[in-house]
Amino acid sequence: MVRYMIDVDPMATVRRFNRSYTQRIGALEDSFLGLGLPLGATRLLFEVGVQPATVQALRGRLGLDSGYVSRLLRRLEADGLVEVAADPADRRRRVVSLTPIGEKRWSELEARSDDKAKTLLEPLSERQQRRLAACLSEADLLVRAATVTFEEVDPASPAAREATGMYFTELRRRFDFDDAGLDRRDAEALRPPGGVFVLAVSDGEAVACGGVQTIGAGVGEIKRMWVRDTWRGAGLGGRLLHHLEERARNFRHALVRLDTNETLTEAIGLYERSGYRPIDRYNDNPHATHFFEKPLE
Amino acid sequence: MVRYMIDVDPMATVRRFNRSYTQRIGALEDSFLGLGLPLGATRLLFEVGVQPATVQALRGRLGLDSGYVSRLLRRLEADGLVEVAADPADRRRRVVSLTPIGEKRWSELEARSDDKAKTLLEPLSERQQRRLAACLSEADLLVRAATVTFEEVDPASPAAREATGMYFTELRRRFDFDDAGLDRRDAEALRPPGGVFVLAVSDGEAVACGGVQTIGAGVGEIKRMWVRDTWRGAGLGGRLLHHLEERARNFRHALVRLDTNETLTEAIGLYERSGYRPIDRYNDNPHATHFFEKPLE
DNA sequence: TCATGTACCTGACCATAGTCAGACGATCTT
DNA sequence: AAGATCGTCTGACTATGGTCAGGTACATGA
Repeated sequence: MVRYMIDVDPMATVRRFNRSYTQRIGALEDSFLGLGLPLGATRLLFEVGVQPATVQALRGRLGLDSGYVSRLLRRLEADGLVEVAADPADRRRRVVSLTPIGEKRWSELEARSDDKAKTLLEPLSERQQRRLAACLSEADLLVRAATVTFEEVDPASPAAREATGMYFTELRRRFDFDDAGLDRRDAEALRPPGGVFVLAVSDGEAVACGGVQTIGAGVGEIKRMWVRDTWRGAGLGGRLLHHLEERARNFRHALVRLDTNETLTEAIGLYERSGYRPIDRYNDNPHATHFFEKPLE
Repeated sequence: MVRYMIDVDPMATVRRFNRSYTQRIGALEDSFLGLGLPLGATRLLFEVGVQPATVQALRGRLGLDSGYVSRLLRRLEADGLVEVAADPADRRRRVVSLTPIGEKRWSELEARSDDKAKTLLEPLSERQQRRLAACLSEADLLVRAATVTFEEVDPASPAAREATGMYFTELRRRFDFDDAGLDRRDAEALRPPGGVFVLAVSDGEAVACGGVQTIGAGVGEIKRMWVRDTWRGAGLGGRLLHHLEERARNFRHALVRLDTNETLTEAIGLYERSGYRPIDRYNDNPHATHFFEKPLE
């Protein structure tokens, strides 16, 4: 009837997991019920508790109608669980935050989530608990990686600056890197019409980045490829590289080049696996030790 | 901020997985919406499609009120999606099944589930898809094992007969086993007050069984320990054995014995791991080659 | 300063989800 | 054969979830 071990069709496996898991725990709602508040109000309370936010932000995060959220907030307010105050920066906006009583309710929600996880783990031996945790952790990484979205942003935007900042920090840890003055020059080249800068975003957070610029007729260059350390091993780098090559193709480049430092072994491995061949130095980048290129068919 | 790989707390891992997974796919409901039917009716339609059933069974599977299910059925009937007919065996009961139109709608639901799984898998490389499938498959087995419930049933009940039937089939495959007349005799001993027969149930299906009987003053005997082949390797046997020892303790037994056949190597391994020591033959069971006992503190 | 737009709110409205108390025929028990 | 029980259905009812059309205060740009 059910054959867990010998199954090899990934799609069937995912479907079976979805069905069995959501039936058992996935009823996320369960833990959101029984607090004396209806589900919608509880979801809102939880969201406010994660981080105080404007009404607008809450609406966005939960995907709810403006009037509906407003009504829910009145209810939470009447119950003394949240406070709503005008945003000093823009008095049309209103900021919602938890009252002390609200905090208490919120931690009850947390405790319920803990309980649910505990019920699931308790019957298992310690070894099995660790196996389950390992499986879910790896699955989580893969699922997150699969649902990452690539967004084209201006290389001077705050989000892009933050990502490149982390990239530079990483470089500094690996070798004697100095980024003085880099930002200004590069930002120009990584902007349309000759270039592009891409962020990989998950849960509103940049987890990888990279750009393409034009360095000659028909020749593009991949720049600032970076993957957050906690996201490595999920194939994100390969997907990003592929995405950037696609963009280079759109620029009518017949060839992409890139340089890198010998200490960045994962990156070098990725380039080699992805069809890049070592070439001679093609620029005067003092930090680069290895140079690659790949023809785009 | 998030550290996937170095996390070792199983509870935190489970919680994080729940949150991220349900956010991305777990919204099981998504695929149940947009069919022109409300959620409740769609859930019922799906359940009927999995297997035609009595109203009672549907109520149980979905955990819904009798009146509510009846109303939903009237709606599905009016839409020409299901047929309701009296059960010939008991004309109070009514059996629900899909009409051809209903079948068509049901396969739309299936297609939606497939789509959802596909969206998740598509961005991943084939190797990663296999890794994800392997992780989810193992997690699924562990989660199912953790949520199994132990139910005490009469050894002559249909559910118990079915489980022991599968047990005997297994024995026949392993060695020259003959169950002639066993049922009748054993059933008596595995019933209160002197014994008990336990089924491990998952999704309404028996996945393991076992019993305890009294064979002397203060001495119990474990009988008919069986775990469905697809459920092995999840520690279910150990939990069941532990559960049965608990029951034996309730009978005030100071000692439990059991016999087994040399071909049942997994079982022998389990007994040895669980503190059972080999002893001399204590009965005339022609099929038994190995004998064990364990003192209950 | 005035038109225009934005952020949030209120009232009116509706379908869905779910509960509960009988009603009614079929079946089981004695 | 009568009474109890079971399985399903109907009617009456409630709360929840969600939409929509204005309305009001604030912000912005010409």
